Amino acid sequence: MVRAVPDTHGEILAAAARQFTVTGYRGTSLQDIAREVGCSKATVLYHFANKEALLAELMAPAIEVLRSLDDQLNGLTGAAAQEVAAQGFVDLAVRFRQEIAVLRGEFPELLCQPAFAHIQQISDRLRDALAGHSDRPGARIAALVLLAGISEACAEFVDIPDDELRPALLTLARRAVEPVDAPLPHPPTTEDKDC
Amino acid sequence: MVRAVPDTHGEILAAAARQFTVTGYRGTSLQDIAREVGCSKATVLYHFANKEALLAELMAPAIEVLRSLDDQLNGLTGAAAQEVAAQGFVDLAVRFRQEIAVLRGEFPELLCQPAFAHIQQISDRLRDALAGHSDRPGARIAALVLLAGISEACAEFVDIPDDELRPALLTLARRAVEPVDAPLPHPPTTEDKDC
DNA sequence: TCAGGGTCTGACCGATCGGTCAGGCATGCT
DNA sequence: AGCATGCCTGACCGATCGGTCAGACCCTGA
Repeated sequence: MVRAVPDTHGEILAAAARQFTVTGYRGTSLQDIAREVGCSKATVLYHFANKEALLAELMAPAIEVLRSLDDQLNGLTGAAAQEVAAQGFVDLAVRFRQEIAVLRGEFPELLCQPAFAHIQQISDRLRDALAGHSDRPGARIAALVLLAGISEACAEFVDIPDDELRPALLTLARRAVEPVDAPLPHPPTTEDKDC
Repeated sequence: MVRAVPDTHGEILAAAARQFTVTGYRGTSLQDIAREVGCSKATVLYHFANKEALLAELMAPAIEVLRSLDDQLNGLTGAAAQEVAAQGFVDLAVRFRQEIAVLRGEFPELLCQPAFAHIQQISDRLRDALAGHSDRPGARIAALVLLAGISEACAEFVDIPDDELRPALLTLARRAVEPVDAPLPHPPTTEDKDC
């Protein structure tokens, strides 16, 4: 195990991920992160422009995958959209469990930051697809319950291996989602809310 | 509409509830609450010992109902426990939407406060009942997804009337929960986690 | 040998946080 | 009139926050 290059950048990133998971973004100070890494707070701010940039770099891979799922969903309707949305989101959630745990709870405030400007709309479209683009309250409610619940489950069940968690969630999603009979084209609704 | 007594206490409570819902407990300062009420920060701290006491009084009714549901669940097993848990929690979640929205996200940290010491164990038992006291990962996962998802849905769909939200959630819960075939007695497992 | 760039740090900044405290100001009882 | 009580406030406190900055340290290439 050669440790030629210290890779402080990566260590800060990893420490921040751990701390954010436990105490949340707001609840974790740059001092806390520096202490865990074993460097000064100034060093953290040398490697990252500010606290928000740290979070953005931490979430970047997950957001990229979410964005590609959104592309995949574009144009699909009805049951096909439901299946792709369910499968895609379960995969994503299981894979990026830690990132989801980081965002957990501070979602509403964090979404207001410019780095996460788009993911509210993406998750709205994802929810819409999972509801089969239906306007029925039952379908919309089921879709939200599923997305939120799956996120929470992935953040909480850190001890369950991916291969066990993924099929369980997918089965649940397929059972819980309201089936759509006739696939009718429907523009995705993006309900913006003031931030 | 006579306004003989100003009832500052109640106004502070109501303002705090609104602010906590939007910006979270941590994200809301006593100054923010005082500003909305139209009094000084010192007045807020005259009516409430500290910020935590304000939150505790805000959550008290919801916690009381949760506790009584826990009593109701005590001794029930199998499908009976599942049905009572589902119905009881949906009722509770719909009724105390705002309180749930307040807690949303800051759950893990807030549970460490003495005022909320017991509700982690209660929610563990509730989840266990909803899973039909089964050890199967699928059942445990489904129960968690449901509890977390229902909470989130209630916090988010503030515009949907109770009478519409409640049956939709209950139908979803019954469809999503894993049916238990043979009701077997099983002691509730309380998995404590370090805070 | 020296210059320069990358890395890191302690000291410091203004802002804001939750909370304390002495005192002002009504009201009502004696 | 005098006094006690309840309600409220401005001024202030120590702690902590995210962020800045000048300079120390080390390595490397000329």
